[in-house]
Amino acid sequence: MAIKELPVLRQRGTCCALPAVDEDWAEERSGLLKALGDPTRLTMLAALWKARQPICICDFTADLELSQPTISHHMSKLKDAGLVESEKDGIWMFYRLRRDLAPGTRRLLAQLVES
Amino acid sequence: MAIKELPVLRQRGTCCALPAVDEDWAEERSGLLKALGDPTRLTMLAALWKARQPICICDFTADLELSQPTISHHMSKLKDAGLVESEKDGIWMFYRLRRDLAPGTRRLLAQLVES
DNA sequence: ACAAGCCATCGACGAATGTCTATGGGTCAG
DNA sequence: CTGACCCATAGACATTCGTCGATGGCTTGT
Repeated sequence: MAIKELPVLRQRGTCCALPAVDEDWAEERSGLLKALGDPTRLTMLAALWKARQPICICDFTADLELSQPTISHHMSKLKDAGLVESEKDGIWMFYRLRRDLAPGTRRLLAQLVES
Repeated sequence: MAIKELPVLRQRGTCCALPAVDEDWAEERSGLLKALGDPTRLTMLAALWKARQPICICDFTADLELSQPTISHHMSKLKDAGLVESEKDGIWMFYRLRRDLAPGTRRLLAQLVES
């Protein structure tokens, strides 16, 4: 009892060759991009990039028109994403770009800020 | 009735000089990054980047473990972000990287995919 | 010691996001 | 014409996100 073959055409996933994309790479990279996918956070990171030195978070609170907890919250996300590091000085909290950023990440940020 | 001056120190926004960041730039760029801030969309975009030719969306539906409407939804977001363009061929819908991407955006994607 | 300022955390709340099922319009082989 | 397949849209739903006000711990000038 020969079974009739299904038609080869018009089946799912038979059109093109799909280039392989590493799953872990996508997971990790999309996390970084998500951290930067907010105007406030992107502004903060760009400022830190340009400053090339630690910046007091109180300046962001003064400049950006958002409440202090919101600024703190956004900065926490940048920290969780591994982009910035912090240091306390008296009553002030200073943030700066992480000095041990992976070279690929650093190049990505350079390209981003100058785009 | 002379009013006592407030102390100058310990006020908001008096610590550092905050580098200026263009507001429109942040708004536009963060939109792009948000579009790429999802593992599925980043995978799709990386595949399109590597393929250097149109890919049928049915291939994504077959490869990624998500429903067909979800894949379609993600691709729409990439299109709304101005990253991809589409072309219909018979019953298939082909997507490709936009050919008129801004050079800065193209360099950013190159740096991203190779990071 | 006290008051004032900086900051992170908590709890709350509306908006946005990612996912699914259901549906319907297009296209083509038989 | 009919059935099968591709695809986008609509509606629903749980989760995440961005924002705020309230609170409390530090630090410091007086």
